[in-house]
Amino acid sequence: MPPSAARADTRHSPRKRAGNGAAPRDVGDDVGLDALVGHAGYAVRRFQIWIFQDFIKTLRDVDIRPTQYSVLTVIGANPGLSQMAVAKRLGIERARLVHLLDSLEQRKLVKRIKSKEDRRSHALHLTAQGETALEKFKRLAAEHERHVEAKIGKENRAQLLRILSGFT
Amino acid sequence: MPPSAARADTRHSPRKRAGNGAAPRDVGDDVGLDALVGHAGYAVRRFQIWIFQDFIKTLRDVDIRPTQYSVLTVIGANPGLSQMAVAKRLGIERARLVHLLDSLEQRKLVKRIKSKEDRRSHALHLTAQGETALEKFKRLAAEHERHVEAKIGKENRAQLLRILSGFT
DNA sequence: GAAAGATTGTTGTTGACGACAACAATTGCC
DNA sequence: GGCAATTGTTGTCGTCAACAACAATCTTTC
Repeated sequence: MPPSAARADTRHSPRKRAGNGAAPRDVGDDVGLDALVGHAGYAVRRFQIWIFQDFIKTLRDVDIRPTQYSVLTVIGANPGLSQMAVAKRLGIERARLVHLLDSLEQRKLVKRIKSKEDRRSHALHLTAQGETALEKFKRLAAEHERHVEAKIGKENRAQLLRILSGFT
Repeated sequence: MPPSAARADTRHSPRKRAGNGAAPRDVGDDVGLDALVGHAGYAVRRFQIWIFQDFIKTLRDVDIRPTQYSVLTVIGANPGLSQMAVAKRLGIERARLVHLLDSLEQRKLVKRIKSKEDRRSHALHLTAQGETALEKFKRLAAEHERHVEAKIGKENRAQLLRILSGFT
């Protein structure tokens, strides 16, 4: 990752060394991003890649990825939710949630209980093992969050959460 | 997307209606996120999904996705770059860039020129058609950026760019 | 109460994407 | 001159979003 490479380059005309066209220039890191700086999407994408990689690395021992963590957290806080409700709340495809739950159920962290009221749906619950495991996951996730603070600054992280609070 | 659903829920104990376990609760949208609020990664992920969807929608007529736009922009601003240099600068796999360039070259937007100096590498350039097309792409991308401003606020967007400037 | 329509979980496909591994051609190093 | 490294390419694997189709089950409507 290029944490602090050359930025602030908004020229529209090609740069030095444009010449004819048979000379590949890549020595050094003075490659301008042009219009890319100033695009929120680009910065957010790069940041998201970094943040996910750190999350995965920090929770490597317990083998939990961000999406799995979000599913477990929501079920833990709202026992009895249906799959559709979880999918809608987290903004993931219900088709994808099926596989996620298959995996989590195999690992004895979650159980699907057939509902008596609506026999189409399943009521989702954490197992006892899942409860204690989630506690550990949360501690590790908090550690990851401290990495984020160290990376962008405590105050900036708080500000970022405030700005994006409408998307959660 | 749940733009302004119930937030600020940091309880650790299960919520109302926990009961035994055969009742699926998903009526209404009072599903708490628990520890998920307070995780920058979750908010950033949701925001990134929104922002990419808007970008794709805004540039639908010209059929350009964010990654393609970033590649074209960097080549346009740095003619003659090698594939390796572009990949490194944008943080994408060089293997993936191959397919991206295949597509862009088929559409006559980019051309690979065999380098005389280093016969392993290609010097990347925009075609004349690619230059004019990129102009249009940039106008549409600017329109997308205004959507972002409308969504999170002009000042917040600027602040966000400032916070994440280290990742570009 | 029965038919028509909607919802839930499931399976499958498609395509974008990141991560790796292997390979031939070429370059740089010693 | 020979060996390691680099560049572009091809391929595989797993994650992920977006759809489409389906059976079982509600819900609505007549």
